[in-house]
Amino acid sequence: MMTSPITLDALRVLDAIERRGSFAAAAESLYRVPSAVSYTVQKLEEEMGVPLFDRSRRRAALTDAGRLVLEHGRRILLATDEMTALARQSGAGWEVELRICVDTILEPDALYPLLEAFQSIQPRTRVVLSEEVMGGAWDALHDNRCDLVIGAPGEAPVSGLASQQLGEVSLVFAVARGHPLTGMPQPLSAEVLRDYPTVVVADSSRSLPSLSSGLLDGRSQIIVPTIAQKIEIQHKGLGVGYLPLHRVQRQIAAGSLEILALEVDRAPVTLSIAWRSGRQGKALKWFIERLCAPGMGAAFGL
Amino acid sequence: MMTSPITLDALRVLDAIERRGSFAAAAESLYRVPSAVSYTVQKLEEEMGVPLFDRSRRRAALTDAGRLVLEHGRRILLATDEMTALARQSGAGWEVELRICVDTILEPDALYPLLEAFQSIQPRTRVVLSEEVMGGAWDALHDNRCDLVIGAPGEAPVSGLASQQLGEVSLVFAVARGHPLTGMPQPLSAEVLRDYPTVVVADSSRSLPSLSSGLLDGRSQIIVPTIAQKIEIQHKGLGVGYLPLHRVQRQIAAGSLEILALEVDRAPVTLSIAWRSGRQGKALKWFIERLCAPGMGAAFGL
DNA sequence: CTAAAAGGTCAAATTTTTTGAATGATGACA
DNA sequence: TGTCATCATTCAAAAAATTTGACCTTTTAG
Repeated sequence: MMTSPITLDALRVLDAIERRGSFAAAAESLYRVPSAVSYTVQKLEEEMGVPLFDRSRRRAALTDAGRLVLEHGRRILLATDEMTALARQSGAGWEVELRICVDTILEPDALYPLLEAFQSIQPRTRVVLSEEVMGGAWDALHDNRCDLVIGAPGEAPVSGLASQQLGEVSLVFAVARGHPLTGMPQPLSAEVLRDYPTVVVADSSRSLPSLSSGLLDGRSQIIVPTIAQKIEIQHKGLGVGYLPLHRVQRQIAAGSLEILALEVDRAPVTLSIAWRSGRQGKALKWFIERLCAPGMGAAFGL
Repeated sequence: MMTSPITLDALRVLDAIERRGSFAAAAESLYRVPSAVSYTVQKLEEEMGVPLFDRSRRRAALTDAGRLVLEHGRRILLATDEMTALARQSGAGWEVELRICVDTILEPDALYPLLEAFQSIQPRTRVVLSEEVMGGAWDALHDNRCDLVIGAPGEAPVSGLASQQLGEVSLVFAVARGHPLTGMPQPLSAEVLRDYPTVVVADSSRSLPSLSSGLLDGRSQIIVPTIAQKIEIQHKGLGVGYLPLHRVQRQIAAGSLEILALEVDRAPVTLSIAWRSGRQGKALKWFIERLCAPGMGAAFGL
């Protein structure tokens, strides 16, 4: 199929003609001589094989085909302008899109002021937020489904990723007030726990070795998609399990959740921010710099 | 805001480079010399103010910005090709879109074979069907909401419209079997009718003088949007009114609807096809020609 | 190590576009 | 009914752009 011979310049000329009402006025606004405008239009018509103007009267009037080309042409011009802006932005080092992934173990609230500040200095970079659970964040980074993760647990499971510690989160074994386990002698043994369903946050990892949540097999489980739902369910006494201390401070203080000691207690988990090493855009750098600032862990409640 | 200096030719060159894998191969497929391709790319980069290729190695590789321009550029090229095709079609006299409106007094079945035949000779003209009720068709034509109406009743209410008679439709006053009116002495007087709700098809006219359905005021009415619903409702005995004979032949024959004589009976209505006079595209002509053929009225059941 | 292939540079050749002057046509307005 | 200004077009000349072809340097496959 013959490729379209159109020229963007011709579309701009067409736009100017319609906008200004005449070839002469268009020529003026384009800083050209009228005959140049006439020439461009004729060439466009010849190339398209279709008359774009009806010249039977004094003022050239658009034909149906001409109007069609004008209207589609304006959209095309808009698209090229937009593309140019995006490319310039990309060339200047600002990503067109930055995908940030927050592990559900963190509440994303501390991120919002950062986002706001970022948007005010660089509104053209689209920021896409997502949530992942327990190692899914590492996975998303590795699979190039995101560019920056906040709150990834432990160490990077593959190379090629860079990270920076954000803080530690203590995991406490908590049950609802009045739960049968609260009456048992502490520290609790594994056998005692076996009688109660454990609430597990689904690990959304896909291609990396799954980080198990360190729970023994053979117990009944309740699988939930987010930490928030896990807290909710444990709070209602439907199941037991480890919860990040900073997310349940309030319930502990109110007594509606109780911390129990286990024979083998879990070590605190280190949470990090992480990104792919190598080329970094300005937006990524901006976020990394701010997230590495002292006190950022505290901002996230760690 | 500076307008984008991009050239479609440059986008085509970019596309060829990516497609063929090298400047040299692209040059060959474009029937140019490699230095010409190099020149075009450099000019594009200069105009955009962004390097599109990473030349640190042997083969030039697209930068992020380059890939962005390539991908957006391909969409832009596609859009211009499509526009060109549409414009050529329009220039050849074929409408890009033809809007046909069928009055609900007709069943549109007879139109389908025509549509099929049309699509097979001119698949690029988009045909848009709509339905209007009782004079709404004239309105749609006048308001330029459609290009051709089929089954418009009576005469054109404004000038500037052309029409051709399609046939006559007899309107019969029909009620359900066993309806109290069937026991009355015929012809029925207006007073007798006053006791039963009349079913009225809503007139969707907007700006033209409304063609009333010729019913007396002061009676209770049931307003429905289509003839089909009017038939349904009268068939169930919920209301009375005139119906187009050709749409209720079956029910009359089966005896589930009965025709009653009125003191003042309605004259048959002439149905026409109509279009705006003046410029006509080939698609419109094609349909008019076929719809004016003898026997077309019969095809619509008239 | 060499030859082939890639991309680039540069001046000259070629093509395209712009210019400016001249022309005919149309419509506004006295 | 005549101006008269405005409009679009044509044409040759001028200017700008693109393309070419000869020649370079670098990289890589064999």
